[in-house]
Amino acid sequence: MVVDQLRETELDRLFQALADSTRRDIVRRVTAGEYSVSGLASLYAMSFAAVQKHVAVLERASLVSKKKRGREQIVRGDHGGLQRARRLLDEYEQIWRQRAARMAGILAEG
Amino acid sequence: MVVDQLRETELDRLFQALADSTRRDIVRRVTAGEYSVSGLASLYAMSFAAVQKHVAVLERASLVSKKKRGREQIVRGDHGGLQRARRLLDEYEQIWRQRAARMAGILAEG
DNA sequence: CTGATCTACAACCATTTGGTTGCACGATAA
DNA sequence: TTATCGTGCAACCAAATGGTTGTAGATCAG
Repeated sequence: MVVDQLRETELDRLFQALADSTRRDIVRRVTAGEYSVSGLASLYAMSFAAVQKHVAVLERASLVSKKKRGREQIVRGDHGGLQRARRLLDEYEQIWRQRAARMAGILAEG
Repeated sequence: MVVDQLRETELDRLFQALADSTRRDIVRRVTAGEYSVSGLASLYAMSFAAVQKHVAVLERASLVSKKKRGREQIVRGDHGGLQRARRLLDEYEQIWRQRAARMAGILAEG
């Protein structure tokens, strides 16, 4: 059926990116304020390269964006990815409510 | 720091479960109606065992629950998982708004 | 009872993921 | 200029993921 290939792989990346507690923590932090990549790296018990990879994953998912400042890269939260994720869950919620309404209707008729 | 280990691994499972288009499709379908595992399996170009594994992943994430009916297992949507995922994204949204408000405040002062 | 159907699970395989170390390069500080 | 810092990337490794086939236990139909 190939529903909407682009959107689907985009959602794959989005939820995949959110499926790691270190990455969720990074999202939380850079949404509230600004951090350089090495600033983030200093927060976690893993190598700089590992954190840099996490940031790259978040960037591909549009959950985060980077901006050069001198020799640093400043990481900031990107609202776009979060909104798309929320929109999908809202859609599911909608389907759920429609089902509940349908059930209520059947009960009222019967 | 071990913030909240249980909740974190629970969220790992949740978003991991949503990070696959077949599983998102299953969630959509079983939220709207009822399907047996083999009923679901007939919809996709993969083996029964693969679909059964997908359902198991969704079940571990509390996005879906099963109920025996005769020799079939009926799969239904579980609202709990969806709600937890939405709640986290709402939380991020909240942080985002607080940041926006803080920035506005600074601008007003300055 | 016998055969077909629905489910679950184990074993296996290729690919991806999450981590590591090491190296190269541009920007900064001394 | 030279040394240091921040970053990105490649190569590597162990574990997890997403698929397969095969087997076995329940339940239903004839």
